Amino acid sequence: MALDKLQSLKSAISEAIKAVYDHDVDQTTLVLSETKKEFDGDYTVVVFPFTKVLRKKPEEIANSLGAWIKEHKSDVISDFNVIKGFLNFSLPDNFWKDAMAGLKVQEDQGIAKSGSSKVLVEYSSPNTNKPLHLGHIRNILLGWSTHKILAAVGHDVEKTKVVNDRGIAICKSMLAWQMDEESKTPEKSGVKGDHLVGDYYVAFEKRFQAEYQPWQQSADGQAAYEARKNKDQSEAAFFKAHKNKYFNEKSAIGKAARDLLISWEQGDPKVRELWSTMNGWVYKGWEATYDQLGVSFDFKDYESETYLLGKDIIKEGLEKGTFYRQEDGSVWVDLEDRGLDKKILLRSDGTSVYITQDLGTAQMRYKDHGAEKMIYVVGDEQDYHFQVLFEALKKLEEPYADGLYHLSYGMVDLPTGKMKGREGTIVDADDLIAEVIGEVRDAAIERGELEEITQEEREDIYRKIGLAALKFFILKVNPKKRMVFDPKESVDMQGQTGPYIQNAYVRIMSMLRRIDEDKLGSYGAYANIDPSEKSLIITLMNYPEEVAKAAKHYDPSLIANYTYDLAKKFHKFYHDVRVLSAESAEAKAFRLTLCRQVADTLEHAMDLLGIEMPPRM
RNA sequence: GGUUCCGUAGCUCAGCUGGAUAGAGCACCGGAUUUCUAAUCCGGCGGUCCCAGGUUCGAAUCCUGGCGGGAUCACCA
Repeated sequence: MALDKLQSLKSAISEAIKAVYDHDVDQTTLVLSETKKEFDGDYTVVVFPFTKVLRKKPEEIANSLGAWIKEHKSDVISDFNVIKGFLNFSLPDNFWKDAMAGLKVQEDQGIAKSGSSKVLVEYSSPNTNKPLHLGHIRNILLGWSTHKILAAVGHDVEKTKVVNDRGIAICKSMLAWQMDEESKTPEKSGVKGDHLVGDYYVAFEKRFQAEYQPWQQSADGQAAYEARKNKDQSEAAFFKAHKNKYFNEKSAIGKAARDLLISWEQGDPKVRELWSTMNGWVYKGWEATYDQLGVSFDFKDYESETYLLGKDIIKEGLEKGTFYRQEDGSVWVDLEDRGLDKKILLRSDGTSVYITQDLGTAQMRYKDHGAEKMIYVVGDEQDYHFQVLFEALKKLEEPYADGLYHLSYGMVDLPTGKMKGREGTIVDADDLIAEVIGEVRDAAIERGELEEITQEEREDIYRKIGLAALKFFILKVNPKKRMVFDPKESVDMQGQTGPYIQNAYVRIMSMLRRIDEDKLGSYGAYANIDPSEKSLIITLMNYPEEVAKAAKHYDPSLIANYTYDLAKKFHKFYHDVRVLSAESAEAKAFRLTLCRQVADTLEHAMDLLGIEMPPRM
């Protein structure tokens, strides 16, 4: 196979070094890279590193090695040239034909099965008081793609999410619903369930502000402002920061919401019923969004069921002496030896904090699901939380502690800045998806294409193209980076976009539909392989390595950028050479075989991103 | 202030296990087809790779120190 072929070039180089200079080199340290297109040749080895040990000039080394290999290993290289310390090799036609044959027989596109662990990917863990927005989309796409990539390298992967279905937030929506005379339901109102509950959450905030704003001007409010610690703080900033305190201590509506939470915790049947009804609306709404995005989960944990977890692990930690109890009864872990702080794990009244249930959930996932590795797809504002969580589990010497990874990603900004609820700039997930598909539909109608197929088939293609545009736009950016999302650009279909890649695939499918792939014949006699063909083969050979890298770094953007590179090279090839009307039967067979491989690899890679390929467009 | 992430063309981003003249897309200008699907291709324009030191034959890439921006540092989640 292809790798062996490059291996033979590496061997030839090390043999040459031995023969000419009587020096042994470790072949694994030899790095062959694709020759830059401004220069002649296919692969390049940099000889600078040898100058020290061989004590010769780089040009001299390169020339003697090249000459030796050309003389003694004429089957491995067809020619070479030297520019400064760069030794460029041209490889013979047979190399390319063998390499392509090697690609074709490989299953799973030749991706090495490097992993075999049971891996859990947790992604999309939203609160039930709001519909999903653009930020969630980044999370969802990253989580889905990461799970696909890890599965591709052999891991046994399960997807999960934690549903934050309890707490004060949902109680706010519930209270607003109770206060609303209409008592809307998704059925009655025609509003999607998650949006309806979100609307009630907003309604609550409005009612709260209607109470809070006047209070700020009252004697009591002004007294609180006068008593502020930081005298530089403006009135607006003070009251913004004071909001939670007011909510908890003075607000009537705040008390009503908190009472609802207490009733919930006590298991009040009426409250529980409303709670589960409204959450049900949200779940149904979300499901529709997940379906649109083509993602799913193997199982879900509900915070209402897991929030009491973690007490056992705290107990273990106390017994082992890893954690300690303060006089007031609260439990802490000291991570100062690991560059972090002391962190509370259990309140003095014995109730959980956020991290308590995360400790418990991790342990549960290990015990109940056998998870050896757990990937948490969560925004980078929680970097510190996960550092603490992981270090605490390491300190406890939990067996899965080394397999924990926080796939941290940056916030999505708009060209105008941050998304802000109050300013109404939050990009809703459902709206965005519909908009992107609508744009594709409009563009297609304008072009007057796809008129020969059914309405249903057309809609399916619009959906695939629209989602490809959206998903690719988000996934091509390195997750760690905060990214700017321009809604206009996200529906672009030209250039570095999902549709550009789909177009390469569609072009190939269009050709393959016209021929019988089983009757292609041999390309054994094909000679004078075109540079555009070579560059495609090289790129295809790199695919398994690229997937391995993406898996290692948990980074789908590497795959996205790879697909673009491959598609770009294909479009160039398509332009430079004729395929169906090639100059010879061998050339035609060779090119069609190559096209098939490109299509398969593109489809496979895009699938890793959660992007579907349309048969035509 | 401590910690951490980011800083590459007007804009959005690649490249970062050190290698040749730093690449794409968008935008702008100009060309190619009377199609194996132009959702394509080719050319032009556009850069103190945030700054300063250091390591090296060689630094966008590694190290140190700055500067700028984000996040975080709750008995909130």
